[in-house]
Parts: sequence; structure tokens; C-alpha cells
Amino acid sequence: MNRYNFKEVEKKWQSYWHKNKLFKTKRDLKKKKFYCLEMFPYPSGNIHMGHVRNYTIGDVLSRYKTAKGYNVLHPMGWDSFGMPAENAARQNKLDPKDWTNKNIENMKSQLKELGLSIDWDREISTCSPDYYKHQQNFFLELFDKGLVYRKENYVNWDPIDQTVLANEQVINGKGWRSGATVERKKLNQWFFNITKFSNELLEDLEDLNEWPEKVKTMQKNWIGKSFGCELNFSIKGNPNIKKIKCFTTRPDTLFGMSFLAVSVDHPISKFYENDNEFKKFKEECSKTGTTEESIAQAEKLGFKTNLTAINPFDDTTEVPVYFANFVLMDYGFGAVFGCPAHDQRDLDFALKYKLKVKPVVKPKDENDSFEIKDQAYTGPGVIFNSKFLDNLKVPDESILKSIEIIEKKSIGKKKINFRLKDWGISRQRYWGCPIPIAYNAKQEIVKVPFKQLPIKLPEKIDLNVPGNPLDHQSKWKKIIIDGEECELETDTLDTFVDSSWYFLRFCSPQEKSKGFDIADINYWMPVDQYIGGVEHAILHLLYSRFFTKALGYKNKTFKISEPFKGLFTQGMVCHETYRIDNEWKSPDEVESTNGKDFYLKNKPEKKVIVGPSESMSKSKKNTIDPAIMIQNYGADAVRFFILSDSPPEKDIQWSDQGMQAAYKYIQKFWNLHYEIKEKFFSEKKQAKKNLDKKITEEINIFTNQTIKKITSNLENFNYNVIVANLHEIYNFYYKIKSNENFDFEDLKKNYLKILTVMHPILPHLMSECLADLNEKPIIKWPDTEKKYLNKETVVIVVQINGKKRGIIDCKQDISEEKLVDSIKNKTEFKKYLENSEIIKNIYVKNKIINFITK
RNA sequence: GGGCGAAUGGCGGAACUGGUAGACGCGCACGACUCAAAAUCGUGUUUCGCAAGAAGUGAGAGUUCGAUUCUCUCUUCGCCCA
Repeated sequence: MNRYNFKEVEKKWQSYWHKNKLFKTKRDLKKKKFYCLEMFPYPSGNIHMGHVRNYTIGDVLSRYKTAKGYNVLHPMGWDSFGMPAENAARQNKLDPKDWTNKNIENMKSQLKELGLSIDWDREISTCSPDYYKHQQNFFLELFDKGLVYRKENYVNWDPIDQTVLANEQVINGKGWRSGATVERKKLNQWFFNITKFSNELLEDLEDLNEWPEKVKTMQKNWIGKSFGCELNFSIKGNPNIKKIKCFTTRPDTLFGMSFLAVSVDHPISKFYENDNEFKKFKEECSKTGTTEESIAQAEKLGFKTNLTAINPFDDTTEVPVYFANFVLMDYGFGAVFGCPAHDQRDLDFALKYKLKVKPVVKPKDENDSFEIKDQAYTGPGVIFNSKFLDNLKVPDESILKSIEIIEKKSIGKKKINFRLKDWGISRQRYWGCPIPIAYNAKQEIVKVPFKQLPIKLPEKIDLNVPGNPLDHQSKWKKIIIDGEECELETDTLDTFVDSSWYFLRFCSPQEKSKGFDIADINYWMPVDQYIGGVEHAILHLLYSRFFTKALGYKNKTFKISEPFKGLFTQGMVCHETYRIDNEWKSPDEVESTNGKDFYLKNKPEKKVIVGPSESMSKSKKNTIDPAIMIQNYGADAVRFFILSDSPPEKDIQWSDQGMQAAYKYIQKFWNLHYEIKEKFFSEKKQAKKNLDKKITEEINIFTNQTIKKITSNLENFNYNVIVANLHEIYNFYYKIKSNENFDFEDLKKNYLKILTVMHPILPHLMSECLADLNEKPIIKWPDTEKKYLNKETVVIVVQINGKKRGIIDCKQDISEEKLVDSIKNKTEFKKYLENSEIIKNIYVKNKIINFITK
């Protein structure tokens, strides 16, 4: 017995792959391409189990497609700009660049230890000027196309740190680091005009039939197309304000209107600037965050003006006009009319300010006394209390008819509105891509010319000064453009921009003069399979789709409209949480003798509270370090386990026993391989003369059916089932090895095919097994032989009145008559059929026969 | 509140277009080897029942010769949006 030394073997094959550049890919128009891409990691320091799962899935697919004869592009890079580097640098007085590059180096070696089939010659890093130079150029290209603009916008402002906070950095209205109450502040910011593509981004989802429905629905909701109309209200009370324009999806509820609500940022607010009460109110509003969710959860507040609005359908009614905290300036026109009976938010507001609640839609089976209490009615029904709209069917008929009337009266028009907002890309941070814009003495916008790109980040700067870091770099800011002295923009780009085109860069990673070579794009794009976490289902994917469309806009050579043809979203890796009092304990700090009660290692008196299994996170300490697992069990075992227990799209529970079982499988298989080789494939051995045809056939059938199963499981991402198939392979060969009465040559032919289909999951072990049999490590996917996919005999289930009563072996495609006869003659079925009359039987060929008796 | 999805042994999970429910693994039990343990190997393992047999895929109905699979109602859980 020779024990399988995974450390040696894995290292050997990894360096073999590396030396022979086995995964290096070139554009080759003669070969069909397959672009397999996993979401590239942020270099935080170490790879985690989520990465292992993500990259293993992609690797299995890449290796399979390669074996299938595709020219596979499987690259890897680093999403290396971002806040953590800046934070780490601030805490430890390091340079973000050094910190990041050190992490990259470490994580790269960890990824290599996993045995991934990556073309490392294509490695890219978004924080490298070689990368962001092109990004700056794309920014200017989009600027020229009119897809970039600057406007004032509200941000979350931390007054102590003098910095802008992302929504997730605002916790209960306070800055996450300083604890200061966050303010709303207006800043000049850069935007990508993503809303220009709202319709395209929505409609093109239809063609993405290799995307999960769930993700498409999420994108659809995010874009939020709504059909309605704009509507002008005549205003009384201030001669300077004649009209207020609203957007509404429910013009059919106009007769139920009882107030008009406008945003505090609405242009009419300038008439109230000197009103102290209003100022106070506006300040109060600024305390609620800028997210839709925080606005939805906040109490509905209003500030009553002296204005009234006239109902355009009934000029005898006037309603009060309020400023309200739940109306956003950047949705619609920053004004809505309130119909409390049919909108919960309006109802909450009306009840608080004692406004009229008049129902105008009633459910079908209600009469005119239908009333609203504390639940708005938003369902279908018919219009009532509405004069000329009465009896119209809600929603379709009533809305269309209302819009028709509005258009006829020239008080508004049909309008499609999107929830999607333009993408704010300005960040007041250091560790990001500088925006290639400068301002001249007149404060005019000046583009930085291509020949002056890249605008590199200044190095070795002090990050502990509050405020926007680049703003303090007075020397760096100075730039001369066309002889004119200018000052550089000090905001950097949102890191989502970096990841919105990296998949294009992978096609031409070394191209110096431009971001990519269009010939490369035309060959490699789109990404055939994109794999990553569902947490990026909305923003990253939407931004990448936008960026792709923006590059193709007004550009006849760039023809890619969707970057990702197939999308797969994998589940998270979970582990139980452990806690003593309120302190989290990591899995390697605790132990258990019975699997139920846990205590601190070597301290049985210290009982540990076991919490539910949750996604692995550093904060809860429920992480397992992949590097240690690879060291203890080997890459193949870790790959095998991470694929085994759950379907890849669902969450997986980390389990020590599962990990050990995977390790045992590797060892067991190697031992079995060794036995098989010794017994059947060593040169001395000859098969016995009295060959058992049945076993030979059985081997061939097993091989072909297994190839078929594994192939279809690979195509459908049923990777956990492939692991089960691998166990079946072991069990089958374990059984076979006790027999000797078959053709050893034939066995070898079958065995080699089996090793080949196992290869994508266990590349090191299989390379070793193949090499051990003097086979070249070139993996070519085996075809199936049809004659072995159908057995000569089949098992037919016998049912009587739909109940299974037994099974019967018979020849393939047996006629119904013969089958019925043979069943009638069998004693085991006689007792069911004797005393009753057979009315009919249902026969499904080669599967089942069902007798219906009376 | 709306949308989407899920629910199968002690556990993770399998079951192609409706056709032998529980593949495969874990765990557990018993046995072999051992002075003993670990490791390894063998046997068993949905429930009830000695057995024959019966019940059984969250609950209830429906379609069907036949439903884990299709339809409806409900319950619970998860995710997203509000």
C-alpha cells in the first residue's frame, strides 16, 4: 500500500501546470471560445471559504469546457481599490498600495494552492495605473458622449471626520467611526447618466435566458418602470406659484384627493426660506437618511403651507398643500397628490393631520357604503364617488380613461417614470481612481488630454488629516493643460466603476495604448458564464450592463450589448456560531465530545452557547480558514467537500465530518486505484479465458451511464450530485475488483474514461492516477457509446390499482401482450388478480404497467 | 404590505419531460481486527409491526390509472423590495 501524499502530489502538478503554461489562452478564431469568469476578489488579506466555493465552481466548469475542446478564457484579477486599504493604512500607518500589494501576493499564492486552472498571465489589478489609465480614458469617452455630468446632490456628511459617508456607514443616523450625527449636505458630484438606458436595461433582461429569474426580477424592480401621467395642479395662495407638477400612477383616484405633498427641496421652498418654522421642519427632515428604506420607515411628517391646490377634475374642491418628508425631489417631480383611501402612506399622513379620507375605488362585491378605516384599499375593483369616472374597472380601464381625459383637458400627459436614478460616481476618498478632470481659473471644466493620462494618485500621503485626502495635496492638484494652469478634481471614482469593465480588460490585459483590442472583444465577449455571490445581483451587474451599453453608444465597432450571457449565483458558506456571555468564539477555540454540548478547549467547565448556523463572518468569528484546511487535507479534498453537501446555488454548512469524509475519499480512491493497477494493469497479468460477458457489459454500461450523468450534472450545475456520482464510481470499482473474469484491456479503456470525467473535480489526484498508468495528462472528454446506454433487460414496475406490487425483469421493448401474460402467470401477482376482473391496464414502455381491476 | 423561492429519514440532500420516494454522504447501531483505543473493514438504518402488511415527501383539497413533481387554499421559513 502506498499512501497518497497530497502535499507532494498537489505541489508537483501545480508546478507542472505552471511550467507548461497549460492554462494560457490565446485568441484562436478556429476554436470555439468559452469565457468563464468568477467575480474577482477584493484583496483583503486572505482568501475565505466564499472564495473557495466561488472559484472551485468556476474551475470545475473551466476544466470541463477545456476537456470538451473549447478555447477557455479563465482569468483572475483584483478589485483592489476601496475603503479597507485606506482604513488599514490609517490604523497601521502603512501605504495603501503596499498593504494592497502584499495582500494580493498572499492571496495569489493561496489561490494557486487550490489548483485553479487560471491564466495568470492575464492577471490585472484595478489599483494599478496600467489599469486605471484606461478607465480614465473611458470616463472621458463617456463625457464626450454626454453620459457624464456634474450636479449638486445630497450626501451623508460626517461633520467630525469631514467626510462623506456611504449609506451603510450611517448607523442609526450616526457616523460609523466618529459617532457624530450625520447631516445632509449638498455637494457637487459627478454622475453617469445610467437612466438614459433605463428602457434598454429593462428590456434586454428578456433575452438573458441563462440568468436566474430571481436576479432578473430584482433588476426589474430596481429599475422600477411605472406607467402613469404627469399632471399640473393650479395653486392658490401665492401669486408667484401658479402651478405644481406631479407624477402619478393612479390618476383614476383623483376624486379621492385630499392633499398635495411636495418635497422640502422643491423649487417652491424658496418662498419659505425665511420662515423659521419651515426651517426647523426642513432640518428635521434632513435627519432622516437618504435611503428609500429609512424614508419609508420614518414617521410621516408634514408642514402645512398657506397654499391650496385645485382638483383638476373638479374645480369646486381645493385641498391643502404640505411639505412632506416622504416625498423625494429626485423621483417624479418632487410632488405627489395624496389619496388616503388608496395609498397606505397617504392614509397614515391623512390620519395624522386629520384630512378627509374619501374612497373612490370599491372591491367588486361592495356597495357604495364601502369605507376605509386604517387600511388603504389598493386592490382591483370599480370606481365610484367619481362622477364621470364612475363604474370604470380598476386598474386598467380606469387609469387609461383618466389619462385620456387629462390629455384632452391639456392639464397633463401620459408618462413613463423610472425608479432608477443616475449613478453618483464621486467619492471623497484617496484609494480610488482619480477623475481625469481639472478646473481652470474660471472654474470651467477642462478634460485632461489622453497624452497626460494616467493621472496617478500621489504616494505616501498623510491620511490622518480629516477631509478629502486629495484636496490637501496642493502640489499634486496643479496641472497644466494646453498651457493653462488648472487644478485637478479631487474626488475619486466609486469602486463599482473599476468592476464595471474588468471583464473587458481580461480580453486584452496587456494592451498598452487602449483599454482593449476590439478584435479580442469580438472573439471573447460576452462572458459565457459569470459566477458570483447573489449580493451583487443588483448594483454590480446593473453597472456592468450599463457600462457595456455606454461603450457601444455612438460607437459602431463595439457591438456587445450585454456583458454576461450566463449568470450563476452561488450560496453562502455557513457555520454555527459560538459564544460565551457576549463574546464570540471561533470554531477552533471550542470542542465537543458528543456533538451537542460545546465547551472551551481544555476547559470543560466553560460551557459555550451554540448559535444558529450563519454566513461565515469575521465579526462573529465563525470562520474556517481555507489555507489551514488545504494544509491539513489538501486542495482536492477541500474542493470535493465544498461541492458536496449542498447544491451550489444554496447555502452550505461547513462540517468537520464532511471535510474528513472528503479527505477519506481521496485516500480511499488512491488505494483502490493502486489495487486495480496491480491486479489488472500490470504487464504480467492476463485475463482468464472463461470471460464473463455479463460483467464486461456491466462495466461498459456503468461507464457510459456515468459519463452521461456527470456530463449532464456539469451542464446543470448539479455539482453536489457529481460528488455522489464519484462515490458511486468508488463503490462500483470496489465491487468489481474482486472479480477477474473480464477483459482487462476493456476494463482499462473504461477506467481511463472514468478518471477523465472525475478530473474537473479532483484535478491533482486524477492527474496522478493517469500519470501512474503512463497516460498523458491531456484531458479529452469521452463520448458515450449508445449501445451501452440501454440495457437489454429492463425493470418494469407492476402496479395494481396504482399501488406498487412488485417488479419484473424482462426484455427491452417487450410487447404489452407478452408482458401481461407473464405477469398473470407469476404467483406473486396472482393473489392480487385472481378474484377480480381486469378492466384495463396502462403500459408505459420499459417503465411501468398498471392494472385497473374491479 | 408586495414580489420571488423553499418545505422530503436523526442531519445534508437525490429523484430526467407525472411512472420503483429516500441515490450518495454524514450520523447512529451491531459485528470483525486489536490487550485496548483510533483508523480500517463488514452488516443494518423512513416510521409502525415479530411478520404478512400498512402509512409516508409541511397541512388540507383537486386533476390523474398513477402526484415529491401539475392546480387551488393554508402554515412556517428564507431572500429581495417597500
